[in-house]
Amino acid sequence: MAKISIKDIASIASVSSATVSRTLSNPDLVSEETKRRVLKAVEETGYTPNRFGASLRTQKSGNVLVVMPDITNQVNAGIIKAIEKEAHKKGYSVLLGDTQNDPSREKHYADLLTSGQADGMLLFTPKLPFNVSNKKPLYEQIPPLVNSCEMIAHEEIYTVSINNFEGAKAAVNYLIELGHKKIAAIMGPLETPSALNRFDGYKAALSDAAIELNPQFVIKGDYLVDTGIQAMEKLLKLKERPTAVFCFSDDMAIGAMNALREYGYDIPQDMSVIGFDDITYAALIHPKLTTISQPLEQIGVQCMKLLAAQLNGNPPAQKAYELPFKLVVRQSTCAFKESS
Amino acid sequence: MAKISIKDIASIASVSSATVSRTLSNPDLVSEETKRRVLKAVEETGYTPNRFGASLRTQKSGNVLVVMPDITNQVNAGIIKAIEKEAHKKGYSVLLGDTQNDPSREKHYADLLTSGQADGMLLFTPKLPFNVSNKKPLYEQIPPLVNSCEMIAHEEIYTVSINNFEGAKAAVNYLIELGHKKIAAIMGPLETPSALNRFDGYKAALSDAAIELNPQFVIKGDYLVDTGIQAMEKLLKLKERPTAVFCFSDDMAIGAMNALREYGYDIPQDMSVIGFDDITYAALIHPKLTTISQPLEQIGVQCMKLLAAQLNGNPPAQKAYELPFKLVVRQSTCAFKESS
DNA sequence: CTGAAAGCGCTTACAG
DNA sequence: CTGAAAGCGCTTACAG
Repeated sequence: MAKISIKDIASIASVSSATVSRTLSNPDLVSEETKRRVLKAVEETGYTPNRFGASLRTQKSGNVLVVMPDITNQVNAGIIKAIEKEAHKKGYSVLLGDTQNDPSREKHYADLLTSGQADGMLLFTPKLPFNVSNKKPLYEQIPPLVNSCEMIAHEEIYTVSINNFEGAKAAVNYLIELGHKKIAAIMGPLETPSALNRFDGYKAALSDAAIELNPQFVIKGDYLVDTGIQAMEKLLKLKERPTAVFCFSDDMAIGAMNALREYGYDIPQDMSVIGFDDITYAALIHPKLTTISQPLEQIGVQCMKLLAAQLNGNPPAQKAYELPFKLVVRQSTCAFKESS
Repeated sequence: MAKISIKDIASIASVSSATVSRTLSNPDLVSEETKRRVLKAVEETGYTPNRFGASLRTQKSGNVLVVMPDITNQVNAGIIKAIEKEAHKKGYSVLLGDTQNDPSREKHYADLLTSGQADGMLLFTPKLPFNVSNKKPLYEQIPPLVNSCEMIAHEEIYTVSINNFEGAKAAVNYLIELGHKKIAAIMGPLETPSALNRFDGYKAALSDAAIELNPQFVIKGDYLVDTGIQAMEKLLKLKERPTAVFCFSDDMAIGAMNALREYGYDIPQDMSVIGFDDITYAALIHPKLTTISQPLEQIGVQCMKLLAAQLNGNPPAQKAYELPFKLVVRQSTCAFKESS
């Protein structure tokens, strides 16, 4: 592709490059007649200002970086989509970082910020990818940043998330209302705050209902389908089996349902299954999955808004944002029956 | 975050900025002793070279742009993931562009290339977002580019895809082998080459088997779940109903299956359903979906390799790459029975 | 309203 | 092996 610089436009329009620059980014400063000449030259040549020249001068990239552990995950994909849309609306481009929990990739993305390639960061992992010392205030050591879904416990960091504790509690309470007492949990990775909080919510709901926690009913998972399958296989081998299971993610719930079916059990008659997230496929599988719905679109938009506000130099005073979740009752849960 | 420039490192290490630059990008040119001093300063300060300075000078951004109509789509998400991984391996960062088929966003992303923010483009839509005249050779008018999945018919453009015609034919042939003769098609958007080719494959398979195409069996869709539902509702209202349906995407197949279930039909006894794509959830729904599998990982890797080759100045002579698809037989299809 | 000039942070021929 | 210098393409205070 031909490369045209501001100088080319300047010479075509018989003005200085300063005037070309003004016409494009501050047109009010330029007379109508001059503006017309410049725009004509821009039009004819298809000129787009080189971003590096501008960025080097302004020290702004116009990019935001999104760092996630796995973008194929339906939850993350839904959030990215909203971020992308909102970013585009505000004139930012989105750099995408899928870390796969690989430290070398986390470092690589962090460098994008230190090298100026992105102005700010939307972080969906629970670990700050910067070396932080507590000798200096945090905001001096990190770039403009919004942390979401996996909350970093630091009052200075902007966070956006649902209340995972309450969400989990609502899920388990619903099972209790249905008459279930033997309620298993297929958990997410306990290194993540989200899984930890959901576990606490599970325990709180049981405790509120004076149901003793059966340690055999608590199985570790990693939010992905496969561990849902494996966890359910373990539960089915138990002498005393649960009558309902709360899965910390829809993917694991889908895995659990596959395992149940594999072994010939009916859902929800033989076991009620409740998920977490409300991904698109939750409403499309059979039976349709009862779950806790996360407002993915809202999460994405809110993250981008908070980041943009920081980048514009208007950091809001409120740092923590809690978005509403919703219990969505579908067909994978039913009332407890003696026979089950 | 503190900003440290090459000059700071130079002064700390008592060398010129040229030497700092060499140490970082061409260490063989620097003596051991000098190198050590420079690296020490880099280490201590956490210096990362400002990319804009470098990019402005080298006229390279180190970014590649991925343009897709919808990143939440499981097919696209799977491809992105592979691209991201391969790009990272080769030292590129990925800029993500979700167009939502919005021309203003397509333009926005195209500008990223003209403005130098990305060195090359991975294009998953069937429309070149650049003004191209046929007075000049194409390669002078577009940036380094690889087109995938939705093929632009131009012999000069690098393309990566499965053979959609043959894939569709294989799907329909399988239904024919099972004894089906009344085979419906729920199609993708016919503006896309992929849907067009799959439609041709459908017609070819029928024709090869001397089955006349019933126009009532051919329903338009857009690859998404909802049109799968609607299309199946139309098919179920037909006086003479099909006994099998070929859906041009798994998402539409999932929609179609939901509609079938809604109306009390058994899958596959009452109707066989075959999809296309083999997204993760195809193997997780009930009954598990028979489908044509696309090698998403391979597609992503191949795209990125071809783009990198162009960017390195080694454009391969071969322009069109056809990757293998696979018929995956699961439980949503069965042999035709008179009764059905 | 417009232009000349400085400078953002790099890299790289050139000279030594 | 190393440094001085030019220049990539912009923007913006400054002067007029």
